[in-house]
Amino acid sequence: MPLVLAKKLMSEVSSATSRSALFTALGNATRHMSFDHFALDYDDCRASNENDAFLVHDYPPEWARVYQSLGLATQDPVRRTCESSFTSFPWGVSYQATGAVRGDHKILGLSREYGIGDGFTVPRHLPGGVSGSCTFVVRPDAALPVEMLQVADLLGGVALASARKIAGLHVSASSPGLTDRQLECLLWWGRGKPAAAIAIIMGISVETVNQHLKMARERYGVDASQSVLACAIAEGLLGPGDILRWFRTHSGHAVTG
Amino acid sequence: MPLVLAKKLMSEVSSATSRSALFTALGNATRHMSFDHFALDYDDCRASNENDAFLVHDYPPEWARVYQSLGLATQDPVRRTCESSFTSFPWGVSYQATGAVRGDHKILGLSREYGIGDGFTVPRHLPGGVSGSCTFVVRPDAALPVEMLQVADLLGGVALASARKIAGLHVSASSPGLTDRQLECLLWWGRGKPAAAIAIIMGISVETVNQHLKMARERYGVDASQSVLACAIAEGLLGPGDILRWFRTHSGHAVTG
DNA sequence: ATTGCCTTCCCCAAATCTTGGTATGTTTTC
DNA sequence: GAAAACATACCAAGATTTGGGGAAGGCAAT
Repeated sequence: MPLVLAKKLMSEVSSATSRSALFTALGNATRHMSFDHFALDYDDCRASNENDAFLVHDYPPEWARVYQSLGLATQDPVRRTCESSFTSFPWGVSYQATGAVRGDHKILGLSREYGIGDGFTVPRHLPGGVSGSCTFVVRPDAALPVEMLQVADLLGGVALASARKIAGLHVSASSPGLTDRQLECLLWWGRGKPAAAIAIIMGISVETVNQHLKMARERYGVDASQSVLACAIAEGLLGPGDILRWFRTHSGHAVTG
Repeated sequence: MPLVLAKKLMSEVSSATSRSALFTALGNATRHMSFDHFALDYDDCRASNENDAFLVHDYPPEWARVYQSLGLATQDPVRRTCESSFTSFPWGVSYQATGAVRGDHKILGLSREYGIGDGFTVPRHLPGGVSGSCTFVVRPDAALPVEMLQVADLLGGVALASARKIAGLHVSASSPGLTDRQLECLLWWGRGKPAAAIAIIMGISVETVNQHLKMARERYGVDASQSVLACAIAEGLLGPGDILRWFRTHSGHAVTG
């Protein structure tokens, strides 16, 4: 494929501003790259409306139906590899990488019956529960177009960025957020410190600590601090490592991660 | 750049099995792509040893020192963009995308004094606190090699995968994990349900719920359930969305995310 | 068949959090 | 300059969690 064509396809995909436009652009790119089908899936747990997750694909309808109705997503080896891979990967490697599990071959065999052969998947994640993947597949009797995989990688990336933009158009950018002190209290609380200890650490009174936690709860409209903690992690206000690492360095206990 | 050279550089980077080999390969690639410096940073909060985070770069030593000693990482606009971008980006766009914040121009100006001009960053994340970035920069008087950016994108991706592999060689793959029931209790508890309510939901007695939570605490060696919750999220046992989404659908409250 | 693990149930005392208020001084913002 | 938001501090009753025990049945693996 000439380089100019690859660039044209990428700009086409990245300039899509609606699901249908993205569908068209991706379908076009898929054919140009000698793939037979594509599937793009985007999921943002932070988004607060019906656009939080979406899926555009041109898989055979029967396969999509079977996949969903059997709940195959939970045992899909490709999906599992997505969870732990920085880079795009041809499906073949996912069986070696994550170790084939019972049931994997069943999915593989089943998909072939529905016209899904080998595939190439581009996974992407963001901190706090945003994730997506863009997959290109060939028919059961065809081989992956090896010379196209790098283009597919780039294209999958921009397609996912595009999807995020499209979904994001409807997402309120405003996060309630927490004040510095609230977050600080929450962090220590998440580390298992009772309010009394937090008060000493932060050099303020116990009541103030409780007040900060109280305000944090009200901010999120929940009535348990543990929920605030989960929300704060989901929104990236706290990194999981802020808590996990602290245990490693400040406790004799295991917390074997 | 000829395509073969690009592939050769990528395979060189991806076959690195030590930090020093990665350093060499990346430096080599950087020069071939007409960049002047590179920096790769990898961070896995779940890893339990000294290899959980690493940084290889060939920035001017003075800049690295200034950056670290002033704690610029927390206010770096590039780093902020990394948190919210699926794709690689030239630094120029990060100021528009995230909105310039006071202090951004200060960092920008300061970096130029130390020989850091414009840059191009490839961000990558995985669920549960694993993240990395690979950056290529040019001197202050040079422009980004636009025709190289796609190669840089691919190369950054494989470099990060390589870094993960190198760090991962020393990471224990074993996670303590929680049993199904423990996880189920923890999930409802994270959603703010008191043990009494969880008992009704799960159809078991309150004592059993408390027992499950107790065992979960012991498993992680911590004495607060909120810490277990944080650990479980960090390890991907629970998705942030499991909690966040539940509030949206099952409470009249806001939880405006 | 024994061992280990998971699940289930029970009790109790102490520590802790949650909810409902009120209040003052500072900083930011309009 | 006034309003809003923030950080700080206090109190008290009631709900909840936590830590310390003990115990039984099912299930898988050695």
